[in-house]
Amino acid sequence: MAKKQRTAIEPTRVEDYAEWYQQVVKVAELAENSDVRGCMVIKPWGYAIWENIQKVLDKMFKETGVKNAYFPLFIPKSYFEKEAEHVEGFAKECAVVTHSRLEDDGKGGLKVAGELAEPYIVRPTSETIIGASFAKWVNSYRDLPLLINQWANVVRWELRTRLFLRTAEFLWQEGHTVHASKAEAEAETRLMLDVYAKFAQEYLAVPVVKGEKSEGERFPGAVATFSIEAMMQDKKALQAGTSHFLGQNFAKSSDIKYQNKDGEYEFAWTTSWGVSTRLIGALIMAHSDDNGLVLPPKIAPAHIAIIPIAKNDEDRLEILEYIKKITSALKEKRFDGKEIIVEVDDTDATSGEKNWKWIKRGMPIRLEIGKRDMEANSIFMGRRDLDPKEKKGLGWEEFVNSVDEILNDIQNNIYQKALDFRSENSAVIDDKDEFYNFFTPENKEKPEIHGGFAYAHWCGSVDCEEKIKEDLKVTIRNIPFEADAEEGKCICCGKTSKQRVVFSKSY
RNA sequence: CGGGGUGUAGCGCAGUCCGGUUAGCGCACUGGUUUUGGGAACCAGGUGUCGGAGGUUCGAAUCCUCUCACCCCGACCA
Repeated sequence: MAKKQRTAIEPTRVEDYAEWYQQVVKVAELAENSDVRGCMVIKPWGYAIWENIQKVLDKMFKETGVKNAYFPLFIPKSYFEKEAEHVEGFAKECAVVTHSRLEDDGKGGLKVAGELAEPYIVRPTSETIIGASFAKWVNSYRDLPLLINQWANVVRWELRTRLFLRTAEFLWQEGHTVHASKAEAEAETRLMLDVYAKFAQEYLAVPVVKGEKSEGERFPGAVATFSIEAMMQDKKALQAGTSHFLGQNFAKSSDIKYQNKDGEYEFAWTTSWGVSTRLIGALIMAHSDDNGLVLPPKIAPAHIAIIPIAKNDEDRLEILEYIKKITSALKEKRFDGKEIIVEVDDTDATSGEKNWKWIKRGMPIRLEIGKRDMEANSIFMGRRDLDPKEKKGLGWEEFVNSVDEILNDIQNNIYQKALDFRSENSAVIDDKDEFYNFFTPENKEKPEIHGGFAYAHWCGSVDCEEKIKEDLKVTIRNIPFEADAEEGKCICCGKTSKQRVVFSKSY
């Protein structure tokens, strides 16, 4: 038997997926736990990914006419109470501010004082506080549509947290729009879902399934919730973005009314939509391998790590000069319309260590450049989408001239791998036993990676949804838009069904 | 929030059941020598309030009580 190849991350994905994930976050220096329970510290490499996500999405939002604004972190309790379902959905996970002051307790410490007349809730989402502003801003049909987005942090007092996937505080954007008609609001909901899907696929290189959430999975207070669902490498689904059609529910609770052309008052139609730092979790779990993070070039904080390989100081100076020539040539090049970011790793770690450091951090391209390369006017390149040992030499000018193609190739390759993985682990299932087998691990004690996306018929009843959830811990991820209308029998109860839905275990 | 687990050097761990010199090991780190197209070798060295607070004891990493954090499973959720 072949000796097991040493990997940079231990355990591997197959050995222990949850632990592997944590190790990737750690060795890639993306984030760490803070002293504040459930809250993470996002480190520079991780935050740079978030900044890139922001940059791209922000531009995409603005292209549809959305403008940015900022609303308070604190929401008066009374605002929150206005929408009953909304309250019910979030009440259990709210941080509440009740005092405004600290005073000396006479024992060298501090005590809270200055109790507030009305407690403030630290926003878990901002529908209600933004609604209050919108009620003032919207008077006439001429004020509509109102398209607003905010980049913010939110707090949801989670009991069980995982870096990026679920933390007590997280960063996100929340779009909130107001429309004069139902159809227009619905179109906005769908438009933003399309933006998310496009972003996930083209930038994060994560294929997603667009669809509508079942009633049970709907946002509290929404009329309809839509999502994009991505498959992680443990074959579980991760909701990567949501878009909600809120009907007139929030307009009524926040009193967002406008006068139509006939001078009559009507309640407006609202939407909200968001993605969060969870996208970074999706990115990690969709692409990374047993050697660490794998970053799609279009979202990577940097594209190329250059590792000088020198025997002595004299060689090193010459090699650095040679590298300078290459980096200045790279400055002229563009990838995805943006500058190509190069990190020259001139630290005095060994070349092997440096090489592995950049592999673990997911750098798309590594260039190892020694004296021999310099004399041959070439570079020695490793790609993160290929095996660490699979490196090749090519002329430096040739490299510079084709760098955008190489990065594109990596981007496409990563996407294709994720797409293939999803295809291999998606099944159309009509037989109930087959469905149950699909989601049952062989090892019950320590379940191996199993399951996937099952496209099966569902009659639409909450009972069937609940039953499957109870039996298998599998839920309906969404009702895909792209599925053809097709008669069939519910996988659970056998009653007639009009459409297939995606079942999966999920995050 | 319920069940289970873990907490000992920067990281990974042993030691805990059965209390007993100065708390170890591997990697990392520092210095040196040798190596040098690749996750280097050897020698020398530094590093710990043993998660925290109480308690039992001549003596606690080890026993008891409380507490905090993290991980896994469940419930809940982006």
